[in-house]
Amino acid sequence: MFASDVALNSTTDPLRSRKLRGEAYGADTLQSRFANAPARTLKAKEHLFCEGDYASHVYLIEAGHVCTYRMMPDGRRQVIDFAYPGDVIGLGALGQHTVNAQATVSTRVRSVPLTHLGELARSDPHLSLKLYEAVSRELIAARELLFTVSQRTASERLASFLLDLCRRSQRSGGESHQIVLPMRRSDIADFLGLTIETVSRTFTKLRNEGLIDIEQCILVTIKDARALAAIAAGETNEGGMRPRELAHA
Amino acid sequence: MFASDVALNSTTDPLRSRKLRGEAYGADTLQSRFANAPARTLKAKEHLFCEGDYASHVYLIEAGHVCTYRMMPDGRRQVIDFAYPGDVIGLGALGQHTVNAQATVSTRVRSVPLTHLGELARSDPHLSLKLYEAVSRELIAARELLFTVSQRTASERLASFLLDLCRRSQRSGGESHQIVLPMRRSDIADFLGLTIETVSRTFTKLRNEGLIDIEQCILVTIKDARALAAIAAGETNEGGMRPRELAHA
DNA sequence: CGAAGGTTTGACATTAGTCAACTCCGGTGG
DNA sequence: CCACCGGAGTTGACTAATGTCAAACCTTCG
Repeated sequence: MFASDVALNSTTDPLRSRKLRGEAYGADTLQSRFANAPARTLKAKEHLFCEGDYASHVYLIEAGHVCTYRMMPDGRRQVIDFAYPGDVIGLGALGQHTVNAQATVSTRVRSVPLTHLGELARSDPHLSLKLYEAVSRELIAARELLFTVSQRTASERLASFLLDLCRRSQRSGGESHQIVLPMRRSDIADFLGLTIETVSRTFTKLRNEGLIDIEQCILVTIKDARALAAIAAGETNEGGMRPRELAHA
Repeated sequence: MFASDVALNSTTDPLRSRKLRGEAYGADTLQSRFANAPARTLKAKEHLFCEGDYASHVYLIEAGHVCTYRMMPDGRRQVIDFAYPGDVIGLGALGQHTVNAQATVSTRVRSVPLTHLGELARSDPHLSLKLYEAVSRELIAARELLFTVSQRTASERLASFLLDLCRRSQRSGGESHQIVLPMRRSDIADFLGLTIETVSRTFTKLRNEGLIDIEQCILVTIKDARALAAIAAGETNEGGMRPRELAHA
């Protein structure tokens, strides 16, 4: 299928890329299907859709940021993704949305009805393939996050989060070691499965170790990417070992 | 698309169903495509594929159980799914597999080459749709697990795990309140992001509270499904509150 | 300037992890 | 048949990481 003619050619590192980031809109990308779709502007904190809503459209972010999340009745929240301009959200819903999507800042989106997309896909196998790939990328990203949240320490989680954002901003042509955080501490906390206090303390710790700099809470400079990567990969025994069960297979 | 003609008709509760469980193989299910595919038998602990392997096939489990997982160099492991007979695994890989798949017991699978599946999909939009749906279901399941592991306590995780298995065994016609665990404590622990000791203690706790019975470590009887569900939903304040940030939206 | 919201820091509590001993069970072989 | 062994599971005592609560500190904006 699929795997054979798809695969490793669209981005340099597909295993780490999350969804369809700021690729060029031309040619046969999924994004190009949105060219003539109607645009809409959301205010900050406005919701694009909610859990349980009938899934009627798919959205392309043109400007701004949207964060998708799930919530428990008592307020516990899991942020699933931070969508950037060029990202498509709303795919993978079967009937009803299972997540909420909220603009974190003023945001412009274009929307395509799922009925329309379905018709197109029926007559265009190439589009079907693109949809399959797009959902597959989201699946890979979700599993990566699962792994991060479930198995890594607070430092490891934050380190991989920062490297992720850094990669993303490099891809859209930003400064190599500067990251502007488009979300608040509470969003980061709910994304990484931590509290805002732990996020804050861990930022401070990384700063004290000379790995990053922080200005005005939202501008992060990566000073030692190699050390950060080592932390993210779990290669730092940070005082204590973590040998655990090496005998498994 | 898709959402409109797909959706809520194939299983009673698509939001909770994980992948294509033991549905009938007939008609137009993805599973029916495997009817003439070559079968293969794996010994217990044998791997079907590993992270980084070129993704060449998709597999239908006919008998036995396969567990998919990811691993860090130091031995930390995240189990992603326990696949049952009727389940399809290997979808959603773009070029390379990003997970390992290992038979937990002697297992028979049928395999279809991705090249073949891709050709079929190109000429049959309905198959494309099925593939899209299958990956979407995996995405929903992955996010559900993410939420569980990231936000829930040990009791909540185990309660929802048991209810999940119960639902699944009911769907394949098993006893309503009896679950046979086809995996060991270490697999459950690595699935839920806990240690085997915590899993064991939590089993004991639920037994002492009269919610379940355990025989020979692998046969679990659910005695109070309602109470288990309440725990899974986070409705038990188990001594302490968990109010947190109710002011969010 | 003052208020509000977000962030940081500190002291303390709690959950789950670690290490270690013990039990239970099944299989093997004398 | 029984003793032994090994693997899996359970339990207990203790530790470490993260969460909770509370206060102080910035920043932004009216």
